[in-house]
Amino acid sequence: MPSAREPKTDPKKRKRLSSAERREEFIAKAIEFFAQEGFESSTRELARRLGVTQPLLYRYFPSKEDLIAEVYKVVYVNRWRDEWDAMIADRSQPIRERMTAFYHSYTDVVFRADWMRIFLFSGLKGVDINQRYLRRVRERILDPIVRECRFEAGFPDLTPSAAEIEYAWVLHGGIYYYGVRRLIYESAELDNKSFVIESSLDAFLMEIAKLRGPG
Amino acid sequence: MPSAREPKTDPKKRKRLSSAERREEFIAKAIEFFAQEGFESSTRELARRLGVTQPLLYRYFPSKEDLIAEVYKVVYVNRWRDEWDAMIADRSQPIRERMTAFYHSYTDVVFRADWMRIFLFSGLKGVDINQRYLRRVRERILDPIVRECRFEAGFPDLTPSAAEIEYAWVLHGGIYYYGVRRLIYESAELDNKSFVIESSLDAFLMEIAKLRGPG
DNA sequence: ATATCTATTTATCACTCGATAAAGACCGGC
DNA sequence: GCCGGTCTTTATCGAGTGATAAATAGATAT
Repeated sequence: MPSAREPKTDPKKRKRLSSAERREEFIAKAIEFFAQEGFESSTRELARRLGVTQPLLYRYFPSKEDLIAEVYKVVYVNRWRDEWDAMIADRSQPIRERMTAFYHSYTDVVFRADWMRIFLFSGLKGVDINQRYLRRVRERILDPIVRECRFEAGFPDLTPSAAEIEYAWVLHGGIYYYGVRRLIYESAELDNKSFVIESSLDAFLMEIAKLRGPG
Repeated sequence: MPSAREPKTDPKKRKRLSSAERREEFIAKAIEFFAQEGFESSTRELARRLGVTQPLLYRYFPSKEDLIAEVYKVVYVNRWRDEWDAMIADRSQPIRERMTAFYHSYTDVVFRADWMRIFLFSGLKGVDINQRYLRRVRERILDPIVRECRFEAGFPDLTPSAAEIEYAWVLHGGIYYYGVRRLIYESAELDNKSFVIESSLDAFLMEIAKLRGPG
């Protein structure tokens, strides 16, 4: 079927590509499926939605567990954008602008039903991938943000304090929870991501400035 | 067994109580069990942990679904504290004090692994109980809080705006997400609930004051 | 002590699950 | 045309699922 659709190329490559594409098709559908139904749902139902029989899945993945591992990998690893580092570190812009731009980009990625539901499902299953992900958020987002705030405030020591990191987590959590309310519980008051980002940022920057002011 | 432990009472009452107690024992263990393992886990494993056989569960609950409904009821309905209304409404105290006290009490209830995990599990299963719960939070917590803030600021009209409610959600979400990080992902930096509550409140009150200031 | 009623267990059904093996279908090269 | 290899399906296994009916144990009342 795919060879009929596609223009002719090197036979070997075409075949391999077709196989790889089918595999990717399976993974893509698995993401959608498991995000909707949870990881305890059956491979038979997934196969049904793919329009293939269930044993075919085992031609591409040794076990259901391996398929799920692929799902994690694509959602968590492949959707992470390396340019976020640069966005936060770009000192030609004030930190507020950088954070605004970053959180718009970040929420474009994570404010998606499949991302959020898979994150929640895997977190409840106790998969270590969640803790690894949060560590990554801490190290590559929150930590740099606090350091840039310190830099902009003229501090010689950029090392974040535990309190500053906790402020950053409250900021991050407030924004994230807005996504949860919208995409999981469908109960957000405002359909306005920008408003939430801007006001959360306001609050964070005020808090973190106050931390320095009186002390 | 229970009759041996207990002092003698009216036989009929004792018997009924014993039966009711066993039922409650089942529900209590079911909360713990489903919170840990998810609602897709088997009734056989639950029975094993209770030290009884699996068909006995069906003497007390017509189906697994009914047992789960009982779990929801106990966790969501029975743990809600009616005194929260009065805590928020008590105008003999400044709103900041009231909110601090309320959020300490509220997090005492919801910052528990069983509560959080069952909330997340049921939310992912699309059970309407989550949306009902969030509506209740909105109506009996956030709405009153914003109204009290308006009252304290001397506003004649206490009706909350959508923006104010969204601020309140960000506050609530930031605090809640701290609980999630601690109890679900076990990755909170500070083991200090008070700090998170106080600083989140600071941020919220500053934001909501700013909303009135320039406008 | 025995009959009665309830709590509990044993045995089992029909179904679904993940996974495997074997048979069939399809496509390229010759 | 046929042949060899890959993709896909059919058939099936063993284990586990929610649920039910019948058998048993254990207490209560007389």
